[in-house]
Amino acid sequence: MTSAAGGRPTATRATRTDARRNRAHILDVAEQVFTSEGLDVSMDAIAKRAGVGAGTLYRHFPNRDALVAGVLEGRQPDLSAEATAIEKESGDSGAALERWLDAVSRWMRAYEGLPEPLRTALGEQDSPLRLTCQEVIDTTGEFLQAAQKDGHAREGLTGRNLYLATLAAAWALGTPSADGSTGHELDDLLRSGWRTGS
Amino acid sequence: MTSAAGGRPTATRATRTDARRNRAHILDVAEQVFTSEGLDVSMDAIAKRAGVGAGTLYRHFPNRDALVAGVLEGRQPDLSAEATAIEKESGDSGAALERWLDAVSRWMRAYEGLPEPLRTALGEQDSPLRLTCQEVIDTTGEFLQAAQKDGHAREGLTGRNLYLATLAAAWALGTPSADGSTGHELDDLLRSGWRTGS
DNA sequence: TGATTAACGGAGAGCCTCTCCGTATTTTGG
DNA sequence: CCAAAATACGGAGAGGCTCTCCGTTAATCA
Repeated sequence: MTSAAGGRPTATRATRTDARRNRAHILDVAEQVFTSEGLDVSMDAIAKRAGVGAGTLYRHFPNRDALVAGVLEGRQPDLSAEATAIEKESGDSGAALERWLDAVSRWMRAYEGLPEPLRTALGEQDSPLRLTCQEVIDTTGEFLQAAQKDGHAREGLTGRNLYLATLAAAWALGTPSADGSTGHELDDLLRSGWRTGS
Repeated sequence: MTSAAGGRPTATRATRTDARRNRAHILDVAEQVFTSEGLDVSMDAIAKRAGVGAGTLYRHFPNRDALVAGVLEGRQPDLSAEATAIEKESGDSGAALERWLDAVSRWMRAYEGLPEPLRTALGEQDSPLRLTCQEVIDTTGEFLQAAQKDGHAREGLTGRNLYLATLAAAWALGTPSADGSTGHELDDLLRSGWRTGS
């Protein structure tokens, strides 16, 4: 990492401590604001609340998605841990998939308005959210395959599309008037569809 | 309609012809623009393209939702006609519900970005989109009930939630990278869920 | 046809995103 | 420990969007 392809040794100076501190502080503040007011807050408001200028905010996070990605990365370990726990605790791979999708749905609904950028990221090759999402999609694919192997989940389904469907349900649950029963019904729909066996 | 509660006869003059014409023209232009560029176009651009001032646009449609509602109302007859046709042509009430949901999904995807306001309208009591949506929800409820009576659809499902689920799927299909197979899979998911019978 | 009244147009207020650059601070080589 | 160099900071402001306000214009009616 000390020399570039050019051959000339590129001794990059370490990041300044105030920059590191600012970045961390911005992430802290952003997470708080996102939690209480949703993603639809003005960037300037976040900067002001973090006590930094707009320039500083944008230098660290060139756009809203980058900031969201930064906040989400901080939560990744929790989700990974949950995946591990589910894998251990659930004997039935069908139940495991169910639990995992539930965890993913909660993750997607952590901040109001999160589903939108998550969906957009799915279509853009270079979204800052790409990496984080891919990890969740991959894990979903693994739980799905296990469930399929045991005959608990239908064939012909991809992890990506199951993720997308979960995202869609999470988005729908963001509807202001969506109460608990709506959530339950939507989950049922995703699990079993509207059709009866007959 | 000629006298108000006050008693004094309120002889309202008929709407001016230029106003009526402008309104119709704005709707025409808006539908074109929405079709080609999606709902996320600046209001000013629509005004300019319609050859009217911003004031005129906003007098007729106080906000974007009102304009969208206006455009959608123009398409209502088509959807109603489709409902009637489906009712006649489909012998099986399960197949009818399936065809209806397909029509609704297409209606929801007529303009890129339409699902968002449709979802928001579901939570607001006084959205301009309310009436139009309610009609679609009600029709969905009728198709659903018929299917339930014949044992083709699960009990414990409401028209509203089936509409919401369809909306969610339509939203997910708006993902740039969503190809045909994604649409098919999502439809399957909504119909049959991810779970197998076992 | 003239008075009345509805409708028009567009300037501009207020908010948002994002950039640019003069200034301040940290790091490093001597 | 002290410049000099590199890095980061702050906030003014450009440009774009939504929506309002009001002086001007055009349709309607008696």
